[in-house]
Amino acid sequence: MDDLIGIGRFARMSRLSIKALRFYDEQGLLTPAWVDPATGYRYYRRAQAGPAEAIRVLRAIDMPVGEIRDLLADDDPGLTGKRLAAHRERLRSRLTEQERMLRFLERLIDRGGNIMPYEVTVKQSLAVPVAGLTLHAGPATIGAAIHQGFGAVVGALGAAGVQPAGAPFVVYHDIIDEKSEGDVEICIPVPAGTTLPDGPVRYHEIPGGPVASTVHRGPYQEISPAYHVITGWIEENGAKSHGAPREIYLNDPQTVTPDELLTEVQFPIDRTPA
Amino acid sequence: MDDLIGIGRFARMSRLSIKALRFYDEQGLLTPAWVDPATGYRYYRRAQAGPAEAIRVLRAIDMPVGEIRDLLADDDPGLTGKRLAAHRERLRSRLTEQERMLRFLERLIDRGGNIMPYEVTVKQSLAVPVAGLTLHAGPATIGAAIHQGFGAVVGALGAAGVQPAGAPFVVYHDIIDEKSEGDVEICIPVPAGTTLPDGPVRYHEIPGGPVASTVHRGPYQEISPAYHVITGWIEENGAKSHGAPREIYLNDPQTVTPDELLTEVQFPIDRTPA
DNA sequence: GTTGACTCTCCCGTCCGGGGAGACCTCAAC
DNA sequence: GTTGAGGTCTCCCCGGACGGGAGAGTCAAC
Repeated sequence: MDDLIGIGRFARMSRLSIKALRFYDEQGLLTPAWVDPATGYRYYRRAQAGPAEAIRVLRAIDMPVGEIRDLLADDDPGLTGKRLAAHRERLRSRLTEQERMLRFLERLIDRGGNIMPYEVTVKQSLAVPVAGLTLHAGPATIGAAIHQGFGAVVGALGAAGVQPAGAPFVVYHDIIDEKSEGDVEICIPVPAGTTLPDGPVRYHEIPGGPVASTVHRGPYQEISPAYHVITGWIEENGAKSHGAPREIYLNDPQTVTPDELLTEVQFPIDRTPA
Repeated sequence: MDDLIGIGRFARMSRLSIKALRFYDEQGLLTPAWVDPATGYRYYRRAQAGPAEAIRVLRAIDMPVGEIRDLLADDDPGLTGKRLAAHRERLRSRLTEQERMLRFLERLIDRGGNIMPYEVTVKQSLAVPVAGLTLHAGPATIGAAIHQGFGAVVGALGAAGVQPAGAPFVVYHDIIDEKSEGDVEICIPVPAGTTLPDGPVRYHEIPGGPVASTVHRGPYQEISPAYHVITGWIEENGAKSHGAPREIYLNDPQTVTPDELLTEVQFPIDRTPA
């Protein structure tokens, strides 16, 4: 059983680099069968080709070295399965990340590489009577909350026999970001003087006035640059924010792909800059 | 225009970390509008929020910092488009890599985490008469070459009115790996004494003898561990390789998913070990 | 003047090795 | 015994894009 193999030959056999073998030795992942105490030369056995191949395979699927060590150390198959499953979850989430990035980049290329294609304009918004529903939501729940909220408002309008009188929108009474929740109001314009039955959906009037506005094209999740462009514009132009911002949904996610969604973002301001 | 902003506030505005801003400064990617020469304090302008957001977006899709610098430096839109397209290709290849790894891991989990599920057996293979076609191929072309090769052999058999007499296989006369090409012979067993018309597909007999054998289950691209297990087994058992290895295709890629493909790998050996 | 928040530079760590320097070793040929 | 070729050792630096922290200096409000 003295089939000792120098590191170079073993590297060729296992298709691992010498550097990698030394590193795995240092990490306690694949220790040479014998190390000459005088020279420090590492010698491996043929029987170590199996573990070496396992390491190669697991590294090829990008499992961290420390986890490979743990996985090889205990030979409980159940535990092994758990570790592999954990790694699968990691790979899956990385895969969806990659997909998200690629989709985003493709949209970016579609619009000519224009990273922030936002033009800010000022307009006078008119006061608008709406059927409104106020909800409380955090960043994780906001999407579903708005969706359900519109369902509720549409339902209330239907029950009252009222026709919508304009594009639906949402008023953000609080800043909702990664770390804070707040109130949003789901609004659908209705004819002035409409009466609604008692309930959470209530008739009132959203005040008008000057607003800074821009239009975002694309999925809702990527709207945040639009907000930043507007707030930056407001600061640069010496205006002051003057009330809750709103998002007006210019087309319908049911009939249009996410890439084509148009959303107008409006910030009420105190005056019209020169 | 002295709207100078300290790094902390600018970091919150742009949602970039202070560390990142300092790094981008150092890399020439986003230089502060003014740096106090006495204290070294960095001060930014509101107008820099735009470039900062662009950087944030491009980093979010994992574009390298150096390329973002280049991309922001020249403002030729055509060049920008090219850079983005190049990055798209990178993201795409990473995506397919991730997919490959995930698929591989899922198959690995399916077979119970058994990384090298190969059992090597020794058997006496019988001499087999075949219709054979020899091709020359490299690692990149081997898959397509074998596929077309089988098409050619099947065609020749059909034209000659001969029925296949066993599972098709391939003999590897040379080692084909990342850096070397070689000859492979595409074989379909036929009844002894078959005569074939002149052409590249020729009748002859593959010799029998003792072989070390194992069965690979899964896509052809992942067969290499099977080879390593066999060659390792041969060395460990003191046998000697004695002729060209063969791959026998036990089922049909047309009727079975890649996960279920069964391929027997046989290495002729000189003698049957004890 | 004091305090507390802010900012600076510098260094180390991440993860998995690759590249190279300079010294040492092994094996075979002569 | 000697020589030479090639194999191997340890040690150090490098990448990418920052994060963490130390120790020192600064700013703004009271």
